[in-house]
Amino acid sequence: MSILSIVPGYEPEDNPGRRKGKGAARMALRHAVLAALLDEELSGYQLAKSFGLGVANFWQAVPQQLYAELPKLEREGLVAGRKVVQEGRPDKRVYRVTDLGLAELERFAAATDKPSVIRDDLMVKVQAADHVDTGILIARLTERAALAQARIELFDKLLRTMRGDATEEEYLRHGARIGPYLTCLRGLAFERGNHAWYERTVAVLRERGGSGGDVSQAVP
Amino acid sequence: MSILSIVPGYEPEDNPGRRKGKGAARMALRHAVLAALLDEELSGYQLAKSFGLGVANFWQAVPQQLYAELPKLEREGLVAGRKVVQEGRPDKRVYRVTDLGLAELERFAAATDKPSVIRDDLMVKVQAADHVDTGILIARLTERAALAQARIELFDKLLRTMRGDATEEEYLRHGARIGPYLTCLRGLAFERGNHAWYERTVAVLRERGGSGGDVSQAVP
DNA sequence: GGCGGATAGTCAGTGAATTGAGTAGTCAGT
DNA sequence: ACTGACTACTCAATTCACTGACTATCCGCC
Repeated sequence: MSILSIVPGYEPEDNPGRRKGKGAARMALRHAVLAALLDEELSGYQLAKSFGLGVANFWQAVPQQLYAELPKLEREGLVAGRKVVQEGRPDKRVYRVTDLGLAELERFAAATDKPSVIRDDLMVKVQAADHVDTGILIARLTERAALAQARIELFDKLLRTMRGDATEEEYLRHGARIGPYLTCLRGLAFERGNHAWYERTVAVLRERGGSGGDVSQAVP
Repeated sequence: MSILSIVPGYEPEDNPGRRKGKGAARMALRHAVLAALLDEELSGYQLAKSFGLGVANFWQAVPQQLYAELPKLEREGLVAGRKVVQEGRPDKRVYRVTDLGLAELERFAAATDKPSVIRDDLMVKVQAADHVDTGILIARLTERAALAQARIELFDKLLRTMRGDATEEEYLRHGARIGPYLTCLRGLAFERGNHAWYERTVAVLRERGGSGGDVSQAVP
């Protein structure tokens, strides 16, 4: 049993404030879409492209999901679509959030939500570090470190763009649209945490040497 | 367009190393289960309860998923089940990872995986901070900060339990089972990051005062 | 004058995640 | 004798997330 005993165990998530009625439960993507459309009127295509900054360092979706979600939101009156005839390229349909959509966001914000967790294949791999090849893990971790570095730079650039000339403190105090700025800050810190952990983990695995694998035969 | 232009945009994820054949794509839970069973022989029930420490600060599942997954893994020969007759309580079936399961984990570890992202309702809410009630956001953030604090303490306790008398450096160099220790470290750092961000965000929102909402009428 | 690439979007399908409800035995209280 | 809590698991249903394959127009390139 050992460690197993100090952990609180599975609890049926008895959130009293949540509607646990019929269908509805987390209904997630829709709110991310609403949040993304708050500051700009966008088409599905534009949304898909931009769904990696505004909202999407913490919520990702492929275009098809968005194309499916937008008409659904429109039917419910949460967004309003408008056809834009273009020349030189296909027509498009742009959407903006309606008052009803804003109210829905407000309602959504009021609900207490379950805490977020990291969900990551690489963590599963590291969890098994004592049983799988160390070299492979180091390779994966190194890949990720590079990726994290790239994302750090991207976030940094985004933040500088958003705040313009102002310092961070100034912007947070007086700037417009702090929402995106704040979430971007979280994204940046997250990636910094990732990067640091990747490097540390690589260092630890390296120091232990032995290209690893089965720990039961580790005595030569 | 403004910010939209500096972001790299949607790329079709052209990972050349990934099998993009028929069904398989991420097939995630199975590997988490395998990793969780590496160090202990557990029943579905025990796994469900412990699936919040070993593996599960980065992978979560409800009991039903595990009960569904275990026989599936057994049919494929990746785990071996064994009936344990108990007195005073119902019989149970405990599972351990087979050599084939270990090989599967190894294969899994070799595949490059897509980077993890935070996926969190609360981030969506903060993204909309300029348009929804600030008081509500502060309430949610405060809840989360408390929760993060609790998790920080839990991780801390887990880490101390795992390393016993040794210091962290010693344990990372010479200890057995660093896998769980390393992932736990990531979990701890993540929660610390969360906590810091929650507090900072609350502070920012407080300082801006105005119980928020529509920014277009923000000039009194 | 055909090819690649961008814009703009649709359709069909699978497996994974989540929810809800139920079964069945043991034990501690009141 | 009944309630509730814990162990141990099962079944059914729904909803999400994601993948892959497709249509169509226009532009620039060589």
